[in-house]
Amino acid sequence: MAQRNILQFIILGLVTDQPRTGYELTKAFDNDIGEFWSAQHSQIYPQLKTLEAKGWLTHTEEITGEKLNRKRYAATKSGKAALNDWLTAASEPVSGAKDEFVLKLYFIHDQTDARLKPMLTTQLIWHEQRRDHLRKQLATKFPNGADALDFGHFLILEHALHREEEYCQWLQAALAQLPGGMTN
Amino acid sequence: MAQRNILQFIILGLVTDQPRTGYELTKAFDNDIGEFWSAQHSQIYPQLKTLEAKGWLTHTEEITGEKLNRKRYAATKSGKAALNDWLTAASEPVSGAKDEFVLKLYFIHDQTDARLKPMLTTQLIWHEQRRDHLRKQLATKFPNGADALDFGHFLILEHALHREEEYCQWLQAALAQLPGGMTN
DNA sequence: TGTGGCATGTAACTAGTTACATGATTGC
DNA sequence: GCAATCATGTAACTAGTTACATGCCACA
Repeated sequence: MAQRNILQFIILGLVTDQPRTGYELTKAFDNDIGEFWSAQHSQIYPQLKTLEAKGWLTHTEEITGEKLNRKRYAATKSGKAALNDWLTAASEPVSGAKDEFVLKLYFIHDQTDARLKPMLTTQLIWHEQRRDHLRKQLATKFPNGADALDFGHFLILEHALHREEEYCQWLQAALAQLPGGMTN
Repeated sequence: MAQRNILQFIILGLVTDQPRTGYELTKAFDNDIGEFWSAQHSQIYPQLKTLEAKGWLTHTEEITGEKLNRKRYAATKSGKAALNDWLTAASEPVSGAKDEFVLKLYFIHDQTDARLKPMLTTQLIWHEQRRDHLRKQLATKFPNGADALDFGHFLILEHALHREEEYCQWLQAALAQLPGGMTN
């Protein structure tokens, strides 16, 4: 995690698509891209300053009402070049996607352990909700399947959904293997 | 990432299964649990000291040959209690499993973008290797399917494999949707 | 007039990575 | 004698989280 600073390229990518404020960038992590990266505003605002100092971003001030002003950031030419460099560089495939719950399971050795059923059930409920939510998102945003002009977005939403589907199937299969099987 | 300190519980779990040295703990992250968590020895050795200071671990010294000695750590009673507390506590399901490659895709809007094919192909090769490796692992470690006495381990290996299978299928489907489809 | 959302920032801290550093053992 | 692996540690740094802090705007 140290050192790569991937966040800066995500910000660069987002403001290249359309100029945004820090607040809007923060919100972006609540939506689709939040499936694959997260960041708080306390990390985003300082990063915007750093990127502007690097000359990769510029901002213009906007005023709403009497006083409220926000800074809308856009990528400079060199910022766009940096984004392109990142996109075309080889990405080491992610190896250790961290998952606390799965680790817990690893330490439960006995198939008859009473803790298994509630643990698996709780996770299943959560991931089913997430799966259903993603299904709706996909149906809403891409009602006709792949969009040739927003293809990457379509792909990652599909991937997020399939990932949740796999998670649910795995948990269901695990529950079915518990003593008593699907009947308890 | 700040604050939860999940690593301490993983160490606690590993040494509870069997007493281990710092070196052995480091190696453990190269195997199955590395699919869901990673840690370097520079993080593990200080953590072992902290856990011993907390009274959750104790160590005994072993000597190999003339001088080389290693510290073998075991969980104390309170360490085992802390492990159990962690295992039984509700785990917030993981939300943002970070994946740099997927984020890059998000910023490629045009289905005809020439960068797509090499990007997807490179990833596919990597994940196919990982998938094949996991298949072999599963077949070697659990030739008869689920093991009632190492059930958690079996479950997480299965999950790791299914996850890679999903990843490969998704990448293959993405490649097939590229202009020219499966023929180029 | 008050609540929820818009908007921006800083401070203090923890987790995790990379690099530095040293030495012993095993086997060829 | 040399290389690979076993074995343990520290230092310097970056990334990311949580909490603190402030103020405006729209709407009911």
